[in-house]
Amino acid sequence: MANDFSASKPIYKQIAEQLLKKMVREEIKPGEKLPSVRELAVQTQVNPNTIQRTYNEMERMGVVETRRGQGTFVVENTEVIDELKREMRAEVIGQFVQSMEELGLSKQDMLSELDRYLQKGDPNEH
Amino acid sequence: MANDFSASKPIYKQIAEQLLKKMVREEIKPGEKLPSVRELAVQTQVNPNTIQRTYNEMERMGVVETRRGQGTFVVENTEVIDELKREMRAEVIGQFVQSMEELGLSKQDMLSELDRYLQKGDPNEH
Amino acid sequence: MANDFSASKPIYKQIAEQLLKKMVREEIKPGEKLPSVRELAVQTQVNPNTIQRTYNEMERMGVVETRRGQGTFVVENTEVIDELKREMRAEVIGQFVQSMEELGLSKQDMLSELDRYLQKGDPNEH
Amino acid sequence: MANDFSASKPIYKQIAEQLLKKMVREEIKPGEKLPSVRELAVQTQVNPNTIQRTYNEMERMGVVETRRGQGTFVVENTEVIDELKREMRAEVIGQFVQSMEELGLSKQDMLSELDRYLQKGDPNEH
DNA sequence: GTGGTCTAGACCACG
DNA sequence: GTGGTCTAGACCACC
Repeated sequence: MANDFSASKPIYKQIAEQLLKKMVREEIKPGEKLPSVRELAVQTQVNPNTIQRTYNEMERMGVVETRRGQGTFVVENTEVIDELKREMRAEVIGQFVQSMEELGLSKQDMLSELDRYLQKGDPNEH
Repeated sequence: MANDFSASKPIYKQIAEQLLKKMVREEIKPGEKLPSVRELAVQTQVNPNTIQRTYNEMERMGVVETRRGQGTFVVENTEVIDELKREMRAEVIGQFVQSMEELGLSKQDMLSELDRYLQKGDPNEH
Repeated sequence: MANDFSASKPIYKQIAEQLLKKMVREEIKPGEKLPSVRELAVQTQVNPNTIQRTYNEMERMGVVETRRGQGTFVVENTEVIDELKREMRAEVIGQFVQSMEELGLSKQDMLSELDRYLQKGDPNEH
Repeated sequence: MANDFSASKPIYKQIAEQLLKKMVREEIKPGEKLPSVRELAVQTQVNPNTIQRTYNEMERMGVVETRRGQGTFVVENTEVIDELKREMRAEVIGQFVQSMEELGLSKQDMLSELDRYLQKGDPNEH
């Protein structure tokens, strides 16, 4: 899991987003234990302080909880994760539509451009 | 033209993007003169140095050129602007598709979700 | 390291060129850390903003990279530095040849004039 | 004679240098009349004020003289032009040697690099 | 008038 | 500690 954190976004947020996306994709499940701060710090080649901030951020959002002496866990409540999923989708779609409008495209344009893009070989295709 | 520059992105970049989008939407045309540094500074309620940086950035991108003692102008070459348009669209679409994939959606999901979103009343609709 | 920045070229560029030349001469090596913005500002008796600009310029060229909270470093990739060396040499030689041609000298003239100049005591000789 | 004055050097100096080089190459001869300010302004697509500055600069250098109501002329004294030729050559060679030294090349390197460059197809060759 | 550079001093997020 | 951004105000050369 070698990462490049070259982007301008703060590293702790990038890592948080990666984890949140895994939850949404259900690669990490409700109630599951996350790696310890130190372990994840080693995995990501990042300062433990930064991981600590990542976990703090996620706890503040209410998607993980820390149990003293045991570690950090995804919340059991599946509704929280479902809500997260809805929010993240809405966020992505909303931003997309707004950006396309700012570029002067109509709704029809958006759909057809997206369709065209997906037809002609998405490079990330699996 | 009162702006809110609350976002985390640097102001000089936000202003640059606004101008680039206007070019793409052809509200500003090739060869046209942009406002002077000082004038745009007044309009946007921002320090002239910040505008200066905006114009530098855009010149570095090759979409504007400065003529000494005369001002800053959009390049005449329409191909440059067309290329910009293509790049900005590809950027937005590419990011959208990548984000949606990371959230676990298939191509079909993307199109149907987008369609649904556009159907049920885009709040920015005109 | 007291400098004279009397020339008409902007200070931030002069400092950038000094650093680039040190890299080419391998006085500063790939991966090495450059002085912090504030430190170099003190050394060169220049405002920190000016140094900031110098480093921005060099990052834009791809010869240094900044690591958040850690500092500015010469890129590890030696090929980049080698390319820089080639470019800077080609630049100097190309300008020389062009200028001499514009002064009406043939290639033979250039070589003999240069040879003569180097024979009769280059004042910067070591 | 369509020119590009994109460089950072002032336009009036660029034009002056072009004229001086023509004198050195003897395309313009001692005593010869230069174009009028207005005429040269039209030829070069430049503001007449800028040409005026060019002529002032050259008069200050002592290579041209203005005769009231007649125009601007290259000085008759050939020694002045010869001296100019020597100066310009020395300037170009001196700068070249200094730059190459700053890039870490020895005198031998300079000669061999220049020779190599001239061998393998100077693009400006005639 | 125009853009370009520089200083001084400040605040911020990040590691 | 690090770099990044911003403001305020100034000076300059150029057109």
